[in-house]
Amino acid sequence: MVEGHGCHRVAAAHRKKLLNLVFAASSPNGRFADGARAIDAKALLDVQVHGKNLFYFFGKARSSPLDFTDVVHIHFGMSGQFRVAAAASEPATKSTTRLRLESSCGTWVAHLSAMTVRHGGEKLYTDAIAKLGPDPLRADAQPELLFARMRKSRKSVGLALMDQSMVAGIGNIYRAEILFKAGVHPEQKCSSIAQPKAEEIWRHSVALLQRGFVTGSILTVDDADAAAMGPPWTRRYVYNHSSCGRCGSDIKSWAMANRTAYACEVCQPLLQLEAEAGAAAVS
DNA sequence: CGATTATGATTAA
DNA sequence: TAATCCTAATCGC
Repeated sequence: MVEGHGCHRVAAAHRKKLLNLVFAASSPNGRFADGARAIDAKALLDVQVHGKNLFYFFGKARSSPLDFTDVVHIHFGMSGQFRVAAAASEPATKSTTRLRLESSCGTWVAHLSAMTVRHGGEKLYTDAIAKLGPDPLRADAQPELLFARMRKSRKSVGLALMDQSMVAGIGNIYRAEILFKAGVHPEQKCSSIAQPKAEEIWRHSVALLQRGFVTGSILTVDDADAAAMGPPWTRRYVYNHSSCGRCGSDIKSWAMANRTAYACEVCQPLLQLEAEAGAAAVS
């Protein structure tokens, strides 16, 4: 659920079932009481996703999505949930259930547990998305923004892909697999990555996240490779592996800013810039 | 069955 | 750096 593809799946499911319905809203555990009161008896007019952030727009029933009056910003964190059930088979709320929605038609109930649940107006939305980089799963994504930020950054590309202000929606598994597919070492400095390689990283991001969106799980191995690999290592190339799914070499794993990074240093050699190599030789 | 870990990120110290 | 908030799978006992 946690990386961007899972958030887009939740949004797609909720759009299909819940859009334009009016809800009774409450906060079973009391931790979203004000927000629930604000959206009570309003209609869900739109759902937008940017990376791992969900935005639910509420307003007057039968009004345009642009005429929303309330926004609920949700970030699941590691293990949040926003589940819809038929009202007849509603599960019990939990101590973590911050929001309960019940459709006025009596058909659906939804329970939300999440790391972040905030209520506000349009500014909540615009401020939040202003801090996020392009989302490979959004049709309006502008990868040029990522490329420009990479050129300017002194960070490694492994840290950059996890930085939601550079690119939104990639998490630790996709970081490992995208960089593997691009043949780029996570410790490679952004500034040492040529434009065509940056574009390749973006293309892999789009393709892999789309595949995750369609299938509902993070599958990154090409069919041809999967046949050669054989079970059980047919889902990913390097993430949580001890040997490379393509060449069999040992996988190196280490911590990058408190998250475990993975790389096959045969398939993803760490390249030194000529300038750096020269400086190293001199010193 | 409790402890640990994980696909996350902000806030406080 | 540590604490915190979400859930579920896994592991050691």
